[in-house]
Amino acid sequence: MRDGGRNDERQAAIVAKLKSAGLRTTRPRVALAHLLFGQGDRHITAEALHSEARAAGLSISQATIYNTLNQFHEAGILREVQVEKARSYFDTNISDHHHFYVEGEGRLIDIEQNAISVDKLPSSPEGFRVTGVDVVIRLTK
Amino acid sequence: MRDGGRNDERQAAIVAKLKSAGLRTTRPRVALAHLLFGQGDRHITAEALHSEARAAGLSISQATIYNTLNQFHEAGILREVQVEKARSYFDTNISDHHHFYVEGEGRLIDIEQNAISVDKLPSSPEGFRVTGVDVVIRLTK
DNA sequence: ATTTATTTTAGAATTATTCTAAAATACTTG
DNA sequence: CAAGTATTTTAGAATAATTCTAAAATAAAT
Repeated sequence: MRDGGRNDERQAAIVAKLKSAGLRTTRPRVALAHLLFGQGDRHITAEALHSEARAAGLSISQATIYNTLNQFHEAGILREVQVEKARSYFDTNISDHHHFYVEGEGRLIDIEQNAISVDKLPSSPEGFRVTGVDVVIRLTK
Repeated sequence: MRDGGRNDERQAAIVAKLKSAGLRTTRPRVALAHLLFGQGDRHITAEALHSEARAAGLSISQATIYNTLNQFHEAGILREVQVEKARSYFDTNISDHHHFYVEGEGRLIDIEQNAISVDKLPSSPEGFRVTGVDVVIRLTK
């Protein structure tokens, strides 16, 4: 079932990507990388990826899904966006302002609104209205 | 043990605050409002507030802490900032960009970097470096 | 081929938060 | 004020996302 090498090329690209990220090319990692990077850019939760993997006939444990996503993230080939159901900090300062978040310490520091300019907000999709704009600047030592 | 009415004034201010937010002035709510609004602006987690309440000799259940914080938030007298341990979306687009987050649907939509200008970043505190700047614009119908 | 280091795994554990249904309390009306 | 009704609080269980554990499997190095 050769295809002129097109699949081999994609395969090689994935393997190269993992290698240059300093990751061993194990079967689960390569398989997940295919799901993640085989199409255009995408946002996906751990759970959804797990479903996709199962649907594709791959048997990969939940822990591996999480491990792999975190490894890809640490290696810089995946970005993490946190939105819902976070550990919430409640802030008595309800004026429009933003935050530094000190990783590790779990500490928040206010940034007064006009220390950041989030001008030029993009127009929101038809039928939706903006309920909030949150900027979090993450910090480490 | 009168004090010339200073405590009564603070008490009255808290009560007024709850009232005008459309909240009944129950004992637990008033007590928590004192902890939250009695000093300058603060960031606090549910757990930390619970500890403070206990330390102050108040016996308030965990559920009430959460209920109260959410009610204050809905009423607009408290702001919520989500940072750690969120339900994470992993994004294969690692270029600098931001997101719309559609509440309810739990859907993320990319905003290309230059559709928002987060100029004028504040300088980070001594000894820290910025590891990321995340803007999430929350949307509802 | 053997050794050594890294990964994967199933399942349990953890953590933040929400749910449930009953008991307590606040507001309202007579 | 007394009684009724609606709202809150509560303890404890439930849920959901994620991480941990320690053993089995696999990859890379010798």
